[in-house]
Amino acid sequence: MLILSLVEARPRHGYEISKLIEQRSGGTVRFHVASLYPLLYRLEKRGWLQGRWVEKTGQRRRRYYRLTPRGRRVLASQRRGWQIFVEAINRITETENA
Amino acid sequence: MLILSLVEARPRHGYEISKLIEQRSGGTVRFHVASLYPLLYRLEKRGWLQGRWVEKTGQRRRRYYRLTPRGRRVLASQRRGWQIFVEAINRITETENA
DNA sequence: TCCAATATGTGGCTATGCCATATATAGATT
DNA sequence: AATCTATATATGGCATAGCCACATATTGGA
Repeated sequence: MLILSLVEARPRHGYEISKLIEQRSGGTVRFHVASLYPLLYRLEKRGWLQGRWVEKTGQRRRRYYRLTPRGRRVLASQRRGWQIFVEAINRITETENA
Repeated sequence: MLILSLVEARPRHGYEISKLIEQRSGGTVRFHVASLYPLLYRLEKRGWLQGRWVEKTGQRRRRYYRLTPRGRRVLASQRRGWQIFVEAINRITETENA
């Protein structure tokens, strides 16, 4: 859901995604490279992301991932699922004044 | 955090905990026995829970777990961590109107 | 007699994140 | 010239931990 959300508005490359996750979470959530890249491959294999190599002079090659229509539907579903999950966890873990 | 929360107010046994998680989450969150019991042992080993066998006639023996002072502190910390985590995830996954 | 609910328990599989390490380029520092 | 940092992608192997399937035992209802 994190990755799909970040490439929702525009294509991004792996390194950019990992930096965004770290920045926006205030360092709370970190995605290590050894998790990130294999995950990107899985998402692409599932047809949720579409990757494209972009080469520019004076820059290392980057692989930009964009959200596929299928990925967009999955993301919407994941957002709903996340909401339901958080509410469920909160109901379970609420302090009981017993 | 789920388990520690559920034994916060009073001691409960494993089966009761698993049923409570399923009920309170509306079936969203399920803890299978093969996850639950090993987890209870881990929590007891860490000193967060204290288990006690209770035998009553006309009932199968049950192991009731209560929260230790150490477990209480851990639970408070986990609740804070969960809040911070959810906020971080929400910040990352917010829809961008770009 | 059979079935469902209650209650605890485990071997093995699988998914997945992380450690450590690797490769490669560019710019800044020493 | 050499070193360090940031950028950027990549992978082998390890550890954690949940789940499938199965097992054991008791009580009560159909």
